[in-house]
Amino acid sequence: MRIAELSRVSGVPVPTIKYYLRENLLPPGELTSPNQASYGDLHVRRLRLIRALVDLAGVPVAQVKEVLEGLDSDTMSLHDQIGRAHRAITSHRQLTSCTPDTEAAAAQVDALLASRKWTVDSDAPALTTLTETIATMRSLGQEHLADLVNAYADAVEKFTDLEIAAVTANHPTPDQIAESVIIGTILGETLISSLRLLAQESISAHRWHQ
Amino acid sequence: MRIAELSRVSGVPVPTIKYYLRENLLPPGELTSPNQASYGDLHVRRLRLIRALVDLAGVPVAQVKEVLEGLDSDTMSLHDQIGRAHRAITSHRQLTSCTPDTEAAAAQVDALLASRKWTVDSDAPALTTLTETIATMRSLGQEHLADLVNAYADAVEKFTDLEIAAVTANHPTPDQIAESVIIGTILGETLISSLRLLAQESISAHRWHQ
DNA sequence: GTTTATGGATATTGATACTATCCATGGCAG
DNA sequence: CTGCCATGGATAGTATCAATATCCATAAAC
Repeated sequence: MRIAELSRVSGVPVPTIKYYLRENLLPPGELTSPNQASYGDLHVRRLRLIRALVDLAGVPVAQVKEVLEGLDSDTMSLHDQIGRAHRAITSHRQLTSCTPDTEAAAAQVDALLASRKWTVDSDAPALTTLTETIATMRSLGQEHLADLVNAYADAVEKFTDLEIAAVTANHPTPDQIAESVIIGTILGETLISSLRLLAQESISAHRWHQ
Repeated sequence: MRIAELSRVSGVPVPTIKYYLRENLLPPGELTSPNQASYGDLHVRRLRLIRALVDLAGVPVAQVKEVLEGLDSDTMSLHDQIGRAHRAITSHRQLTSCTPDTEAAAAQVDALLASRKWTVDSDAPALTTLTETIATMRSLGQEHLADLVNAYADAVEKFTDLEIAAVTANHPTPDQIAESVIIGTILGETLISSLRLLAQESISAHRWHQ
């Protein structure tokens, strides 16, 4: 398959495919002559994955590259690959200020982790985001939202277990599990988010329409 | 309070405040003379909200403006304000192709809405995203993830109910409910996402570390 | 009364994600 | 075998976004 057909099959414009090749998101095709390469099914799959991450999940191209490098590496442990994916979808900020709200939030997060026996790296990017989000909710006068964190965590714990079970049950090789976990992590977020919006819209329609 | 103090109190640089004023994210201060305006507590709060939506939730500035216009309008129903917020946080695509995967996904979504008695506008942006996400999961060979949708929906339904209850129970006026719902919708997403990543990391650490 | 800050307008920057153009070469139709 | 379109590879250009920077006339503070 040459580039024009790859473009046709995947729906991605030729210049964009060239761009992804340049950025090493897509491995080069097999050169059959200095200006002729042949692409295969792997390229079609990879292109689909890239577009899903970029278009649906809104992951920046540079981060998609990181994730794919993790997937392609065969020396990296699954845990590290997942860490890479997590870093790709959270914008790593650092706790800037030490306001009372932030400290209270940090304490709440510590308590949450302890009570659920969640063991996470202390520099996990999601930790900072969670702390900042809770602190911000409080500083915006929405303490009652921050107080829902435990209820959210209950629900989250439930479907994360299901997710991991589904992913590990349906794949024989570690490579396939890795790919599945990464797709589940990133696209799963988009999925949950849309479900939540639909649930909200439905409740809102019943309660507040007209 | 003049602009320098507003900047100091909020931690937002003066040029950025000017930018938000230009873009009408922030209402102008009260002019006390042709080149002197005074800002109040409302501006500090608003600035905090803007930064939370932009930095934490990653909402584009133009969409933040839409959301705030909804909040400031006193003729708009809560349901419409929520719709605005939903549109702000989903990139509205339209179903491009009519592949078998997409049609299967659309059917699955219809069945889901029916079985849960969710009534949503047929042009809700989250509908398209949900359909595309399910279709993409299938096209990537992750049918077992797409099959988890019902389990996700269970969990989502649970915490959406809690959220709405918390928000309506703690606020006397419709204006406050609106603000709370919008903050809960948008920041809640960030919150849930970080909780999910933490839960995943914890499970992953136990299962696959080393 | 001089220095500094302000509001308002316009211009510039840096990052991101593509698109477009160019060119030498190679496959292929006639 | 020959003319032309497609290709790989490189470089340059575009659009958008979110700020920053610069100017300027004026007003406030010391």
